[in-house]
Amino acid sequence: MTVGIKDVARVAGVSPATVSRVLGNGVVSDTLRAQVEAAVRETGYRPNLSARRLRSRHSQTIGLIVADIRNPFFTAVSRAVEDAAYRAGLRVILCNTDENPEKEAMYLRLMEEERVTGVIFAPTRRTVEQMAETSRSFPTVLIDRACQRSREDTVVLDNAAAAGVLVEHLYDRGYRRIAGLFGNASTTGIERHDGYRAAMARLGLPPAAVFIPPAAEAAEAELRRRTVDAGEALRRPEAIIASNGLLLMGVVRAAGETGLAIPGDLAVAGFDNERWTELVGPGITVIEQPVEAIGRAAMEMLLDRIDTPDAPVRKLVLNGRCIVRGSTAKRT
Amino acid sequence: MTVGIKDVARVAGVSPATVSRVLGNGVVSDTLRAQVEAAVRETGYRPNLSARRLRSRHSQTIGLIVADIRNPFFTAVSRAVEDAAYRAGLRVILCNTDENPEKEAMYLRLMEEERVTGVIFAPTRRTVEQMAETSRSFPTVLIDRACQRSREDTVVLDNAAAAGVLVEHLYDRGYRRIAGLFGNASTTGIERHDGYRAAMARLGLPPAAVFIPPAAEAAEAELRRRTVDAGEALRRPEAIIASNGLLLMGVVRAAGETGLAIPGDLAVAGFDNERWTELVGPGITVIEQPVEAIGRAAMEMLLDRIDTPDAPVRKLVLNGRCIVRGSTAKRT
DNA sequence: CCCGGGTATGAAAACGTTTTCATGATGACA
DNA sequence: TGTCATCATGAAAACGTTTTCATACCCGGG
Repeated sequence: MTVGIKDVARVAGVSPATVSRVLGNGVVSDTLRAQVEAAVRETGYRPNLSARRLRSRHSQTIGLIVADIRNPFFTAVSRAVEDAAYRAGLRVILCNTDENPEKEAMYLRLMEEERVTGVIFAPTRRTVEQMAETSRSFPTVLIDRACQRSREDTVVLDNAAAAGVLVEHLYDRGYRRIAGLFGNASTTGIERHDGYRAAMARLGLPPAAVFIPPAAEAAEAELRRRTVDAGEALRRPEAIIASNGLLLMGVVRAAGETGLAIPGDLAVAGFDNERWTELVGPGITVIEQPVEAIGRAAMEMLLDRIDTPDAPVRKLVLNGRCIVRGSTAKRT
Repeated sequence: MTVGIKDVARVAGVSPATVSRVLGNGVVSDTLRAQVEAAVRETGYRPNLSARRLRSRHSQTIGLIVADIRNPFFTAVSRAVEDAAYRAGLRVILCNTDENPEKEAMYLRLMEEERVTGVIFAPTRRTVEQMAETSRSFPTVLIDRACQRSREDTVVLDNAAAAGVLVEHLYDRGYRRIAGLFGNASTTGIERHDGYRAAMARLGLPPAAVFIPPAAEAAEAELRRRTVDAGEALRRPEAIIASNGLLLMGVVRAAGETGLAIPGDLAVAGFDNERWTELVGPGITVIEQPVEAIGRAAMEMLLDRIDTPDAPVRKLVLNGRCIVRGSTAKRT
């Protein structure tokens, strides 16, 4: 039925071993090589990757486990990872966890069963803490999220510094009552909150932060509670920082719906330079993450780790870039 | 080294066959089943999926080949496909072709080597035409793009109708000089252009359409050429239709940069209800595609096709929904 | 008490490769 | 000319499963 290496061998008049050597650049005489190549074309042979992986004992495959591919940050990173993997001759298995620790566990198990050579992983807070205890059969590089005592290679943003930059930028522009909305599912929310808090303290301002689920709706509800419902204009924030693209979108939408002008009634700044932030209203001031660099670096680290499993753990911290737009114009 | 089914069998005091039966819900007595399950836990056994796929001769895997996962349309569809596949116990291999026919060919070859049970594919114009001639070892469902004489199951939008709706909507709102920007890489551009052209003819208006590469930059350049550089206001379009999210973004950005007010100087409408279209300026009028339905339907069709390979070919045509926003307000 | 027919189990073959090992040919060198 | 590497090739084992086939067992009916 389906043509295998034996059929090719028969057609070429050689042994299966020789065909295998031609396919996998072993040493074969030119004459036989030509015969085999002709036979491959003639038979329309396609190697069976499952068999190949089983026998050769390496899968040439890595796993990429992220929260949700619909998040532009993860799509961009995943493209960078895939392109790098492709160049290295590796296949990528992409998994969406929806920030659900059970799905994370399930996919980690799947990675073992696929015998992947490595995994790039953006874990939830809960899972990142458990990772030290359980052991895995493959090297892992954490991206975007990690904690101090993670025993894996990581590549993350300098979240605290970036949040500080936003706070100071708002301060420079004349804003004082600066509120913060932070996601509660990942470590990035915590770190960005830390940076926010530290910067506010440095400037002698009282912090006003809240942790919410990473969804636009949550941000919308929270903003409504803080502004419209709050009533007294004095207590309202003059500016607000959102710790990721989703929350930022919620803030902007809520502002539009409740008739708050940006930045007249409320200055807005956030994380993730998504394409809409450039287009909406006066443009939204954001911290741009070096998404390509993150993906590339993660892949590089993983390859290094595969080469030298016992090298010391590396943590790469990249800096974000603050893109100033109209949403944080000087306070009048 | 790594624990296999034989090790489990030894620990459980049974034969490998029995272990296999326990794992794959064959018939096993309760006592032995319990012993095996204990042994599995004790040894930390993880099945080897390559071996399983090789022997059982089905990969439980489908391919999903799209142009670029960074395009929100494809991310949304791919999530829907993945979720449906996951429910059906199938794994998904995701591939980005960047609208490059060579990459398409390469990934189709890869799919054969992976012995996938089926593929969901959004092909370029060039490839869709060649598909009739070459044969593949797996059933294929085309999404988003297809042509009349495609011999595969397809699920697409009623592109011509949707474009007609936009034209008529603009006409109703008082616009007459309605230009069109269409992507030149996929069949959707052609079909949307056809619909545009037909609607313009029906209304007795002269069409003014152009095909450009599917990139925001191309749309930007084109719009500049048509408006700023054109000079004479009389020849400028009053409204413009963009045939996908990327082009639409280019138009909006160019309008912003050249100081054209939307819709005062230029009404704008397009395809793909991306999140930013709701937020930017007065909101952009768009055709929303039923992305979830497309993904789910494609998966369903593929499963049906796998079950009954000889059933007649099905073509599912879904309708878009026109979401009217401020960018096409009544002409003053 | 014997026979037929299900049923649970194990032994061994098979899946399509890569890899190891043996072998025969070739050539260099003494 | 004989010996010893070196080399290209083929035979066969191995990878970790599932599946087929045979077998031993149990039970009911004659």
